[in-house]
Amino acid sequence: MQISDLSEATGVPVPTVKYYLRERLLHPGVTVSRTRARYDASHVERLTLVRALTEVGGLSLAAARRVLAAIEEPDLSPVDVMAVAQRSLPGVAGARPAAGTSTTTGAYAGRDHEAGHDLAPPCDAPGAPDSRSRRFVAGRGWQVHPGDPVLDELDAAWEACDRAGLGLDEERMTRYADAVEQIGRTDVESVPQTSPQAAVRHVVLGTVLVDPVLAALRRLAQQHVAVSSSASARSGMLAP
Amino acid sequence: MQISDLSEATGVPVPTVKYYLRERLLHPGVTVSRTRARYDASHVERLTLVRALTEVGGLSLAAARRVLAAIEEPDLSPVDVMAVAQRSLPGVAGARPAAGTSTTTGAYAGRDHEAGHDLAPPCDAPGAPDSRSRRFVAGRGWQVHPGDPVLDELDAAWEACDRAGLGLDEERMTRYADAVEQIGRTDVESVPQTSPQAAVRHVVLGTVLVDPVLAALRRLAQQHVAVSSSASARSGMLAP
DNA sequence: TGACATTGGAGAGTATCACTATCCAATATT
DNA sequence: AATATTGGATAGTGATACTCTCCAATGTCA
Repeated sequence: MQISDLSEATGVPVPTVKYYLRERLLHPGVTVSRTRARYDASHVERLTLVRALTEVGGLSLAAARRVLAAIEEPDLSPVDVMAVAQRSLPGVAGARPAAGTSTTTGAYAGRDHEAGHDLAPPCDAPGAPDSRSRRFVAGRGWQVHPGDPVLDELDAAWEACDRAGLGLDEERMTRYADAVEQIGRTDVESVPQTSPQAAVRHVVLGTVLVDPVLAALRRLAQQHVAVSSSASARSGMLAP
Repeated sequence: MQISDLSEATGVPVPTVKYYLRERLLHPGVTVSRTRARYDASHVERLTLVRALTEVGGLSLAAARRVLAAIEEPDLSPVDVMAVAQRSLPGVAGARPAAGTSTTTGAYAGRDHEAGHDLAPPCDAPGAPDSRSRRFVAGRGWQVHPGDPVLDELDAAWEACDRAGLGLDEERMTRYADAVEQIGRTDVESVPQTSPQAAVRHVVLGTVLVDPVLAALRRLAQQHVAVSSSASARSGMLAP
């Protein structure tokens, strides 16, 4: 299989494949002569994964490279790999990529942590020991690492909802958390027990790739609920 | 309140505020002299919203502009605004706008600025009349518009999970959908009944800003579930 | 054998995005 | 009067993700 076949098999243009090779997002093929290299199924798989991560998961190429490196590193313990992967993943809002189904050309950078100005500066001590999110998860009995950056992201996202006047109070958060706990249970149950590597791969990719599935489901569920409730309430909400 | 106060109140640098004014992401202040314009609380609010949309929601400035235009357009019926907003929203992955309306980049003022809203979308191509996602939602009895692009995004995201070998089968999807339906119910219940405009604003912003909250909750829930289940199963999963 | 296409490798070029920087003359402030 | 700030404008920056062009070596087919 040469580069043109690889390109055709994945739908990725040849120059882009070359670019990915240059950028080490794709491992080199076996050089068979000075102008020929052979690629195989592993390249198809990797290329597909890169595109899934960037187009569906919304990762930047840099973030995708880190994720791939993390799940393919054989010398780390699962705990280490998870730590690396967690750090490799962009923030929860980091997704932002191509939309369309046909013109899928979007791309964008995951927003890692830029040192940009914060919004309204509500106290931001490095390593806030306590915060609304921390209290919330503690109140539910969730056992999470208090230093986990996801908690800070949750704080920021929650704050943003407040400032937008969305009325996201504790009660609503509790209802969300109940539902999300089900999702988390399903997530964890679906992790393969075959090997630590397989488990890590599954969790990391599941984090990135299933989020869009859930987001889409949410929009559809909103539509369904709105339509079925407006059947009795006669309001024109949510017709696309 | 002048531009420096606005900047200080929001944490957005003055040159960036100027940029947003140029790009009509922020409505101009009241010109009080040739070198002075007055801004008020509405500017603070708008600026905060723009930053929330871009930093938390992960939208591009172009997408944020469309969203803001949609929720602030007073001449459209709620149904129209919802339709516009749905199309303005990026894909489920927090997608960037693919193409089509991005001709706005000019540093040359006014060229297309006065042309106002790009609120006239071309009709959707029919696309796939049937797909796994369509069958899935139909099978659950969800009433959604069959031409909704979110269905295509769900197809793409689901496909990507398959190709990554995540084993996202119908059963798991059903479990996700059950949980997400709860979320959708909570979403719809929280929509204010005061005015159609307020409702539209709430739904649109809720779609963009609550997704990150849910994504963060999901990661925390995974952690919690993994930790509490590994308490008995002694596997080293998910320790950050 | 020869015409023609493809390949790997490399570098340069392009488009978009989201800012920054610099300049100006007209005002405010002190 | 001295200094600072403002609105308005143009131009420049850095990051990202490609895309293009070139090359000689090498395949492939007639």
